[in-house]
Amino acid sequence: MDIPAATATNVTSLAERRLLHETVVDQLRDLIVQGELTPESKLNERVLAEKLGTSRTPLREAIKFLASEGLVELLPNRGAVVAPLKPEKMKEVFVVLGALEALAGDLACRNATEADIAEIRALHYHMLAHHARGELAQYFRYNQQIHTRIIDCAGNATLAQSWRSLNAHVKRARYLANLSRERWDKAVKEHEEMIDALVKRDGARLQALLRDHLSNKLAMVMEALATPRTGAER
Amino acid sequence: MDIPAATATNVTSLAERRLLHETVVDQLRDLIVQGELTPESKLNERVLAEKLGTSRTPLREAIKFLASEGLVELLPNRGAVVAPLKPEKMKEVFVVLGALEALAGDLACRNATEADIAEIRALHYHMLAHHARGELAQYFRYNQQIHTRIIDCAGNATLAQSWRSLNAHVKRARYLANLSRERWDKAVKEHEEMIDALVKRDGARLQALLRDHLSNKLAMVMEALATPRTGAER
DNA sequence: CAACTTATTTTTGTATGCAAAATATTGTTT
DNA sequence: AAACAATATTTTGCATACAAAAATAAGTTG
Repeated sequence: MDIPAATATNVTSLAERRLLHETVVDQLRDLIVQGELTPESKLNERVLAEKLGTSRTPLREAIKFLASEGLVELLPNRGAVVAPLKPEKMKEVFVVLGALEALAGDLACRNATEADIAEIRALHYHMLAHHARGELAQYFRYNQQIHTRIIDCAGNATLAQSWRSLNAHVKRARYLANLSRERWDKAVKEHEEMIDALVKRDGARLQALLRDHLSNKLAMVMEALATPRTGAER
Repeated sequence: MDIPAATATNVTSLAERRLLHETVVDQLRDLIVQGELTPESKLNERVLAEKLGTSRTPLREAIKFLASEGLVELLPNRGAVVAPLKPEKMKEVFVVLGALEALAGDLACRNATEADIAEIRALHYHMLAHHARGELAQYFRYNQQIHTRIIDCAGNATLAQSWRSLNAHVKRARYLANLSRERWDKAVKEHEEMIDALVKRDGARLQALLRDHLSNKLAMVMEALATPRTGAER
């Protein structure tokens, strides 16, 4: 009788013990990255708050947080929209991301433990398996894990955070990508070389490879953005 | 009137007019960067809201925004504190900042107009003047302007934003720095070379110089952080 | 019926209220 | 007096209330 929020879609039950506001941030980020909230769509506070099982106050705080990450844009007196996915923006992101990954690769070659490298190799083989089976989603999953691991091996939390923030934009683009087998194979081949460079701790080479790899990735995204969007995403 | 609200692309262009919530963000950021709110000090919502002439709600939103920038840290159920200024963190920031500035330098050598370069040279001479007179605050002002201009000349807004976010941490450290004349002279000398490389549009060299310059800057900050803080900064 | 006005509804932005958690204070016991 | 326990105060976190602005609908006039 005193709990008004006992709605059906009570996602807050997922909240462990503490951290409630961060839950909303993560949920909202996922909705955007996963593409459930499409680029440039308006974020209706009342609707979203209800969907996430909270009130407008924490939701607005989450929106501000994500605005700083660049995933949403704030329009004065008009609320917020999901940040648009413009080709120009993607080019910019990939250039910066390339520099960050190159740096991370170099640092990782110095700082990674043998166990780190072994784990990355293991993830690499998982990825190869899913590539062989043509399982795109699973491939992406391991691909991301590999890149994340390399970043983490650099041992620079600030670098990792900057990378994650920018990488969210890239993840977002992936969900509308129709990956050609040719590009896919090329990406896998690049990964092979990257792993080799990492195992040999050849920082300079890994750096260069990561830069090239990012260029290839950008090309994929640009193709995807160029192809007329099939309106079937709902 | 004649506002074409229906066109899809101008949603964001209209946005940049006036922001009321961003006022609080900017004020709070300044308080932190300027050092008026010292590292690790607690952000009392009631007190701060009163100080900024608003209520707790917009203040909390601003805090969340700055938390994403890394200037404040959120403690669950304990509010927020100004992010600590740890040497380890500074090292990380400078490494990433070095990579970003190096990238920017390279891009700037390609993209800057002659007018851009002329302006940067002009700022450089202003800076030299203030260095000659030993006017540290004014020196810093022009120094920042030069670096900001170089970043902007890269023509990559995403790069610029990432840089600004990280640079805020550096700005913060400067206010407690007792700069030795020796280091100061060295920094100026490095700037001389950087301008030269930019004028000659030697991207590779500017890139390398910026990296070295950042290392020198880091050394300054580390010295400052090592010296016992005189608690008289108010 | 198009265009412009005016009224209605919706949505945002900010302030306030309230419960839970954390912090500070007081009190008690050894 | 120190250490612990209990109580009171403060502070945070979330929900709600309300005013201003925007979006939408309805009405009016040429």
